[in-house]
Amino acid sequence: MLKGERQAIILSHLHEEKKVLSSDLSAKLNVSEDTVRRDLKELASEGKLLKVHGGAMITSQNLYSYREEDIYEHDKKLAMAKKALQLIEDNDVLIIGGGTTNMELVSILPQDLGITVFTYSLPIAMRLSEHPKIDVILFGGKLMKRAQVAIGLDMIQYISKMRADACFLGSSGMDLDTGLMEIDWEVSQLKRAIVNISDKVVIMSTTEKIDTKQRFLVCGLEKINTLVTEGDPNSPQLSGYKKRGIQVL
Amino acid sequence: MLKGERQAIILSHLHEEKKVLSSDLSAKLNVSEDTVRRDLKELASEGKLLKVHGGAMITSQNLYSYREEDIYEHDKKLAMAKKALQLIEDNDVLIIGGGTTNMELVSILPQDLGITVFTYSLPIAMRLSEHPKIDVILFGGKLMKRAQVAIGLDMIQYISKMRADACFLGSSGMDLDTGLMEIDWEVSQLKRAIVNISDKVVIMSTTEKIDTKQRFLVCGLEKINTLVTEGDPNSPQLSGYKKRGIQVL
DNA sequence: TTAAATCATGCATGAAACAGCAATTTATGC
DNA sequence: GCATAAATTGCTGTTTCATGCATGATTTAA
Repeated sequence: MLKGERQAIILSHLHEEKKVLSSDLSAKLNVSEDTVRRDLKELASEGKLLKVHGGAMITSQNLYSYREEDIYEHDKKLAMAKKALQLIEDNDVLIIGGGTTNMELVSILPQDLGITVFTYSLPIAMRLSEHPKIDVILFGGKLMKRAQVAIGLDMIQYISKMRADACFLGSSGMDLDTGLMEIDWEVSQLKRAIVNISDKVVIMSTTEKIDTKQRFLVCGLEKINTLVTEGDPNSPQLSGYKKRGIQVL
Repeated sequence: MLKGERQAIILSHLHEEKKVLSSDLSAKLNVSEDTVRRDLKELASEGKLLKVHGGAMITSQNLYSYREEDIYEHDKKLAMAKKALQLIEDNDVLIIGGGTTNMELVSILPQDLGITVFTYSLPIAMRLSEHPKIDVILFGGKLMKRAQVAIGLDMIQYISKMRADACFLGSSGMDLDTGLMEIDWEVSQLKRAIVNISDKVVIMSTTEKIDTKQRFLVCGLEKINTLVTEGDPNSPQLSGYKKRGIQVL
């Protein structure tokens, strides 16, 4: 394994868990603790993490906060949210997924917008509970702590009996050959069920996630109506998706 | 647990409660009081809190934001939570309701306690998602915005098929003639279902709510095993409940 | 004033970090 | 392709750090 690759894994792990132990990383990456420590030291000197005795933590002060200011790449996500907002109309019944981009979207919903939102994300439900005119229905299930989303297989049955005007989902990866993909199997099953009962499917993905693969298939491109990115919709990277009939914003 | 992580937990606790006791932190974090004291000393030297005899307080610049009676109410709830905590054992499957007293209870659950918690309260689920060893299952449904609880009638059917070692519920009112009562009809139905599938029923109620009536019946006193209040369990106000076979803490 | 709780200090222990060295892998020049 | 230099990695012994416990001092509350 390459050094840079290993450090990338360390960083992504860190951003998920908010903290890492040198001993855990050593076991997970199959290298000595010394190597891990050297990596952490290097990353710390670049300011990418905060090294502490026994491991490392994210640099942000508040270990357990999901406040807007802490959102990674906030600017990009706000740009995507603004584009997605145009797709929403009064009285819509929407399913909104988890993730920071969707969090951004629900944060900018106008106060006079009256819609119904189904979601499996706790932070999104909490945020929407502050909105005067939006009805929120939360899917239940076992809480995935890292992502703070609730997922139960019973729920998938329940979902298949309903329908929605549109769904807004983030993405772990997508490409022209396979379609939309997810890291977790449970999440892929859930999203597939959601896609199947939504009249319109809107995928929100930063350009860096586009044309990357993940382990589990959600659905093929033919199910996707709109792709929202942070960048120029006319960029050559996205032309393939346009040709497949997807509206790119 | 990392030292920095522990200090982050201390700070987040402090900002919520406005003051903390070394002994409480020691119990919650499963470290000696010496360690807590050293942490507090270190954080105090960084100006992140104000160390006082027995614990710590938030720094004076934020002091304006807390009122004496808030702290007083809070102390009552903390006292109830501590009593209730004694009833919880490792590997229990619990149902925990909404409300600030239950929030207090989940806030003081020790870090090494491994239990399964079902809840319909979003804030409780969010808080528990920070806990390393607790599995959280969220009941879904329509969000009642004021209380931030999710309630659906389908859920009641779902609940009736499970069972739990114990449930911890707050109370809108209870008396010797009728039993436990609720303001909202939906909540009363939900609580009734929960009571029916729990081996032990623990009601947490401030003494001011005891001997008051509400509109909708949840269950009779015979279903209640334990009553937790903030005050003296031997007070004459509670003797009637003891005579009915309820353990009063 | 007195008893209990809380605190500071020193010390012991185990874990983690570090420095230096040797082995291995990777890059570079010829 | 081969030799050499550079970087990376793991190992050893030593040093530093984090923590709990014992002891005696200090503070608090009755």
